[in-house]
Amino acid sequence: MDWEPGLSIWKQIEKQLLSDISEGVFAPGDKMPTEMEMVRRFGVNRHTVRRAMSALVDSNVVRVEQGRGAFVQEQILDYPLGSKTRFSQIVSGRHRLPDKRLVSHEVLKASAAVAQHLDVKPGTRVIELFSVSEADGVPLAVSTSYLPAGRFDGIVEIFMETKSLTEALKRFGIDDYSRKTTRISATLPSSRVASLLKQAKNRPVISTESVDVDSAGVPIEYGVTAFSSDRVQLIVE
Amino acid sequence: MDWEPGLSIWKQIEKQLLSDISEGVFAPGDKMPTEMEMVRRFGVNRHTVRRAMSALVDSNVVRVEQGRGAFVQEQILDYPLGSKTRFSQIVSGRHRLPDKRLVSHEVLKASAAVAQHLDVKPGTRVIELFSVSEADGVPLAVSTSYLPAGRFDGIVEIFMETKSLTEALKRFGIDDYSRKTTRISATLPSSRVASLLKQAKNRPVISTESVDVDSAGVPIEYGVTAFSSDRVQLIVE
DNA sequence: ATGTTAAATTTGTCTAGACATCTATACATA
DNA sequence: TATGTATAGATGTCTAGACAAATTTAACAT
Repeated sequence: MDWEPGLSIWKQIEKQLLSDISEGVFAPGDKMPTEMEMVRRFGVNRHTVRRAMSALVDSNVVRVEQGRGAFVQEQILDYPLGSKTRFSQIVSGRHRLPDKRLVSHEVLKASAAVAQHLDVKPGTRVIELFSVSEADGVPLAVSTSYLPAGRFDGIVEIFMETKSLTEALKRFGIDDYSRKTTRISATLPSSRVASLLKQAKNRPVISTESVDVDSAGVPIEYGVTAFSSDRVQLIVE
Repeated sequence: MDWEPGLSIWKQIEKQLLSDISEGVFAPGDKMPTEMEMVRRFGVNRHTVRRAMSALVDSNVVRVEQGRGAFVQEQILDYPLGSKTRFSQIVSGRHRLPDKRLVSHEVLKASAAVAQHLDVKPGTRVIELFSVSEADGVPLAVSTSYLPAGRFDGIVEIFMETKSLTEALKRFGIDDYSRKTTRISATLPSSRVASLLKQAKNRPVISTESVDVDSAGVPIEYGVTAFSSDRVQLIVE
């Protein structure tokens, strides 16, 4: 490899690796060459390779695990739709850092649709949670969830603390719950959703509508989620 | 300085510098010690100091300028309210990278308030721009702007391209415009605004209402802006 | 005083080597 | 089978030195 003057070598290596990745030489999930292999390939010192890799880690293109190696970060997350799939588990299972950020919340009276899904009378007070789910700081989905306010009074604070609905529900004695139904469609996002997903308004989102029930089969949550179609793929097995 | 085992030295140096900064030993805007001075202070190699500084740069605590030195990043931006103050100029003048991101836009009929400020008839079609202004990726303010749609048809695309209202207005022949009035108040942000500013809902925002006029004195823009009070201070001279 | 040039200062890049830490694998042992 | 252990392979940290690039400072000439 020959270096063009004016641009530091590590930046040129970064560029080369980036184009290798985008051309599929290293596919998402693949193991990258080891540092020593790159040292031989590029004919530079190990630290120079590390400087380039460090930049790729910062920009979330690759992920490095000590002792194991470097891996191309999967930008499209496979999201299996099972009865017990949990967001944080899926994300951390892919060695990515999950986060669920509460954007706003409100207590209001159930509309007809919400009431029907939660199996309560219309007008019953429900908690509305509006949140963004991220992996490594990249937003993957925005969700609007409804829970019966009577049964889950104070869940908002717990959710904000634990950043996990599963955890919050545990505090209310619900150790186990499962997905009852999931309806899937594709739409264009509203301005607001597009902004929260940090994606263009003309890129579609996968929209799911779901009801979770406790072990007795009683509905505990009704939610509408918009997944970024560029970053998430739903898998039904 | 003595190192506690189990934590890398560069992280301990980062920690120490961070606490120095938060305790005011190095105040915002101040020049940090040179790398060689830190080498002597901590008794480590220059590269170790650089590793620590690099982390502080990444987290936006300090800024490094080749040949000049490292400076503590001013977290609170002084925003002078003059008749010709431009956001991007102010930010880049402080060696920070300005960005204005359009969140949503719409064409709608002017409400009574909007119409009055823009000096048009209520019901006239106006362009609504909703945007977030950032410095180094940190949101400083969210603005809602209204411009008469007739005069500025197609300005949205130009704004998205140039990310600057000043630039976009130039394409419409407005080389010079100035602030006519600015009204200032303090409020608590809505859920949405708090989220876009990435700040807590119980932290106040500085809210300004302003009208810009062209050189002939004709109103061209009416806007409401919410500044993060933790990150911006308005200055009237 | 003012502008130019040269030197000194300061951060950026690259190389080189040593040892630490973490992971995976193979192998011995209970 | 299960568990510990040794070893090799991989990334992480630290040191050392050289030179490049950008900026500031000082000296100098005009």
